[in-house]
Amino acid sequence: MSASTPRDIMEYRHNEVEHRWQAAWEEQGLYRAAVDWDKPKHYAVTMLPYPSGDLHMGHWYAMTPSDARARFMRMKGYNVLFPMGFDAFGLPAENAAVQRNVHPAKWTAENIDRMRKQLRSMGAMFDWDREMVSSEPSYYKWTEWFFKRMFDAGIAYRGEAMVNWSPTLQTVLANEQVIDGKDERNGQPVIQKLMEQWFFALTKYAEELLSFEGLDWPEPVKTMQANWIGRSEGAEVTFRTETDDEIVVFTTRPDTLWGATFMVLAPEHPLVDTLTKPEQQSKVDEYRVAAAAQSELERMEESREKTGVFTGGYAINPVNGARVPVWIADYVLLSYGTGAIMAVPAHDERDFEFARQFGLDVVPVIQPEGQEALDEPSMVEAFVGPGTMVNSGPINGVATTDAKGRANPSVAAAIDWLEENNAGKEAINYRVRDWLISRQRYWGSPIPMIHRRDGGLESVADADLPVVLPKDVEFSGRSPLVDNEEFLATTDSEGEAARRVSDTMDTFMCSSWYWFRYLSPQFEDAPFDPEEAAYWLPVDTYTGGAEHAVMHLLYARFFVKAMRDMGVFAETETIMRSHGRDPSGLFDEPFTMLRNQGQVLGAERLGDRLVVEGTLDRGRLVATSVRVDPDATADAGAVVGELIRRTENLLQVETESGLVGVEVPAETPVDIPEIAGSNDVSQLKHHLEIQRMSKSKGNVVNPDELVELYGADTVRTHLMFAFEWQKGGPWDTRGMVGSHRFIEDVWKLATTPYFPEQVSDKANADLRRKTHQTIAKVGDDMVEFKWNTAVAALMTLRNAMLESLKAHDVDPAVWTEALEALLKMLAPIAPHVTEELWHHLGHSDSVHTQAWPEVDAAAAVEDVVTMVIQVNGKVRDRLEVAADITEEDATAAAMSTEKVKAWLEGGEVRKVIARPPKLVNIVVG
RNA sequence: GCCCGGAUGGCGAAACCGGUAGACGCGGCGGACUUAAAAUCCGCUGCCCCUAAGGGGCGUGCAGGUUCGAGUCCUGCUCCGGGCACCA
Repeated sequence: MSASTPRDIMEYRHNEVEHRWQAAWEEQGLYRAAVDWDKPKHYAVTMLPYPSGDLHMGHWYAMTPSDARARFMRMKGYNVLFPMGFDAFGLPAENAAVQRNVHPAKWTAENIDRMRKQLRSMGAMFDWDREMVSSEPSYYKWTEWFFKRMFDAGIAYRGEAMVNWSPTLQTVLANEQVIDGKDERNGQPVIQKLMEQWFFALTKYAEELLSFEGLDWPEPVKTMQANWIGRSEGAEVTFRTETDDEIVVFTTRPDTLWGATFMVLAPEHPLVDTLTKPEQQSKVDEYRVAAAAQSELERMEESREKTGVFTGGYAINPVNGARVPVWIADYVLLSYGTGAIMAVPAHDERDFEFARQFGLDVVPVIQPEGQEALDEPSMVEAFVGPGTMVNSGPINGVATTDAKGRANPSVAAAIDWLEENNAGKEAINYRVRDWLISRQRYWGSPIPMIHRRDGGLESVADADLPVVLPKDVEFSGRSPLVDNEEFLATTDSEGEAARRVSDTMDTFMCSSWYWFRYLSPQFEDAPFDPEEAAYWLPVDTYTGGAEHAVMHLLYARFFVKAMRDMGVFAETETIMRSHGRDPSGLFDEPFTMLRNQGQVLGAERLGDRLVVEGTLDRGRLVATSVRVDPDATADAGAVVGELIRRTENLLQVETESGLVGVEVPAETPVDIPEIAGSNDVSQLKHHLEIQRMSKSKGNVVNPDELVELYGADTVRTHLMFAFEWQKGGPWDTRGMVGSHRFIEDVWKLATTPYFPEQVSDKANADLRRKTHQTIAKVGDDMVEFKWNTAVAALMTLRNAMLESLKAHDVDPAVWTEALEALLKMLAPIAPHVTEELWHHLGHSDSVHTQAWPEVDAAAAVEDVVTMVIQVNGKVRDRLEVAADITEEDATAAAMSTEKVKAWLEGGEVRKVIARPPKLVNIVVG
C-alpha cells in the first residue's frame, strides 16, 4: 500500500460526490436528448407534478423509479427522452391568494423555483431543455389553440350542468371546498344549481375509448375505464304526458315495459314544472330544495331510504296505454341518461323499494323459470332472474335470459315491437358524460371565446392568442375575471364591442397534451415541432399514480383521438414516412405502456387539541386567540377540540358537538407551548390518517433532510427497495440505514484494493455464477418495474462479494467482472456513487453510457440443487442432488434416506409424484 | 352505495406455471472491538411444545372447497386503500 492509504482518500462523502456529478453531467449535457434516426428511440414520461411548494417523498417515489427505468433503457441501447414540467394552474394557488394575499402567479413561480432545485438534487436524467410550465403564456397559448380547434370541430359546446353554488359568495365552489354541505371558508350552505357551462363531446368517442387494443396497460385500469364509460344496450322509449309533452327514457329492459307502473324524473328535470299539479306544488318545491342541498354522491347511496314526491301528473305507457303517475326522486340524476326513468317495480330492486315505500302498483311481467307465478302482494323483493314474459301483450311467451341487450330474446322482441309501432328505438347509453371543461376561476387557461353584441359566440382569432390572464386583480373568493372590465371588454371580428368569456379551463385540459409540448417547448408555429414528433411519438412508457387511472388518462386518450381526427398530426405523418416509419395507428393512443405506482402514505397522527376564543360570524368562528392544550376540557374556550384539517388559515375543529369552522386572521395570536418564540397557524398539527401524502393533507415527509443526511443515492435506493412499487405503503424513515449500508458497502468493494491469495476454481465459479444470476434477475426486474427485488438481488451480490473480498479466493479478472457488473446494474438506481466509482476504477467515460451487462448463461447455471422430499405433502427431508437428476434417480434417492424410511414404515406406498430436481412427494396410506 | 385493488414474522417485504413459506433489509437478542458510546464486525432470530444432541406440531385476514400438494385456484365473508366527474 502507498503512503496515503485508500481510506484517507476514499471516504464516502455523498454530498460532495453528488453535487460534483450533478454539475458535471449538466455541463456535459449528458441527458440532453436529440433526434437521431439511426438509433431506436424511447420516450419516457412520468406524470408531471403540481407545484405545491416542496417536493415530497411521494414525488421521489414516483419519479426515481421512472428515472431508473429511463436510464436502464439507455444502457439497453435506446436514445431516451425523459423530460419534466409543471402542472401549474389550479386551485391551491387561488387559495393562497385569497387567504394570504399572494398573487397566484408569484406563489406558483416561487414554488416551481424551489421544486426545480429539489428535483435537481434527485440526480434524475431529466432533459431540462424540454421543460414546460402550463401556466406560462407560451404554453397556454396552445391550450387555448386546442380549445379553438375543438370548437371548430364541433367538439366544444355550451350546455348545462349542476355545480356547487355558494349563494353567499355568488360563485361556484370545487367539491374540495365543500365540507358537510357547507362552504369550508365561511360555513355558509352550498346548493346544487344548474348553470351554463362549456363541454367537450367526449361521448362521441365513447365507443373507441372502450378499445384498448395494442396497449400494454394494467388490467385494472382498463376495467375501471370500461366501467366508467359504462356502455349499456337497450332502447329509448317515448312516454307522453297528459299535457302532450314527451318524456324520453332509456332502459336496458324494454321487455319489462308492460310492467312499468310509474315514472320518476330527476327533481331538476325541465318537465317537472309543467307536470306538477297546483295541489302538489308546495311539496314538489320543498323536495327540490332538499335535493339541491345534496351532492350526487350522496344521492347515489343505495342504502338510503328512498324519498320522493308525486307531481300529480300522469304519462301514458306507449305499449299498453296505461296511465302511470309521474314522481320525482333524488336517486334519478339529470346527468345520467335522459334524467327520467320508467319504473318496473316487479323486476328492479330500486323501483321495488320505491313502490313499496309509497304504495305504488307492482305488476309482474316475468314468469320465473321453474317457480310458481309471482304473487304481487306477497313479493318481498324484485325478481331479476330468467323466465318467460307474461302480461306483456305482443311479447307474451318470449323467453327472457340473463343476457344483455339484443342477446336476450325478450329484449330483442320488445325492441322490434317498439320500432314497428313507432314507440321507441334501439339505443346504446353510456354512463360517461361529456367532459365539463369550464371553471369559474381565475388561475387557469382562459377560454378564447367572445360573446358578440348580437348574442352570437365567436372564437378569438389565432393571431390574438393567447388571451392573457390579467395580472392586476383582487382576490375575494370569486373569480376576479367576472368583473374585470379591462379583461372583459374587447371587440369581435367585425370591430363591434364584445365581451370575453370569463371562464377558464379545467386543469385536466393542460395535462391532456403536455407530452407533446415537451418535444419543443419553444416552438412558435404549432403546439409541437413535427420534426421532433415524427421521431419521438408516441410515449413508450408512462408512469404515475393509480389515482389517475380513470379521469386524467381517459381525457388524455380522448384528446389524442380528437387531435388525430382534426388533422393535427398531418405533417408529422409526412415526415415519418420520409424516414421510412409507418405512422398508421401511432396517433390513436397517447401512451403505449402504462405502469402505476402506489402511494407512499403518511403516518397516522392526532391533531393538536385547540382552545379557541373568538366571535361567531355567519356560522363560523373568527378567532381572537388560538392555544394548543392537550389537556383542555370541553368548556375551556369558545371552541375546544382536535384540529382535523387546515386550509391556509381556515381550521376545521372537531368538537364534542361536531365539526366547527374557524378562521384565524393574521393578527390573531397563536400559542403553541411546545414551540418556543412566536407561533403561527402553519405550525399547528392537524389530524393525519394513514393516507396518501399530499400538501393539502399536510402529512408530508420532506426528503431534503434525508438527502442531506444519507445522500440522494441512498434515498433513491431505499424508495425502490422498501416497497412493492405498484403498491406503496406507509413511510418509515428508520429502515433507511439498510440501504445506506448497502451503498457504503459498494463504495468499500470498489475502493478496497483487491489481492488474490487462495484462488480456487470453485470460488471463481461461485462468484461468476452469482454475478450472472444477478445480471439476469436485475435485468428482468427492471423491465417489469420490480425495483425491490432488483435491489435485493444486488444486495445479495454485495454479500457474496464481501465474502470474496475477505477470502481473497477469486481471480482478479473474476473480481473485476463482478465489480463492474455491480456498478453498471446499480447505476440507474444510484447514479452518483456509481459514476464516481466507475471513474475510480480508471474509466474516463460515464457509467451511464455503458451497455447493460450481458448474461453468460453457462456461468449462471446452478449444478447442485436442494431437493425436497415430502411424505403425504409434508416436507420430511432434503437432499442435495445434481440439477439434471432423472425422475428415477430422484425417486430412488428420496425413498432411501433414513428419515423418509422411518415415515414410510407400516404404510403402503400408493403413489410417488416426482418433479426433479426440486421435489418428490410420496403418498402412503 | 358503485367500480378497482390489497391483506404473508415485531416491521418493510420475497416466493417463476399450484411444488422448500418468510429471499433481501429493518428491528431485536447475544458476542467482539472500545474507558464508554456511536460506527463496524461475528452469531441467532415465524410461533408453540418436548429435548442432551435431535425432533414434533402450528402458521400466509376469516369460514369452507378442489388437489398427491394451496400464500397461489374456486365459493362465501371481514377489514383496509384508491376512484366516483370542480383536489391534482
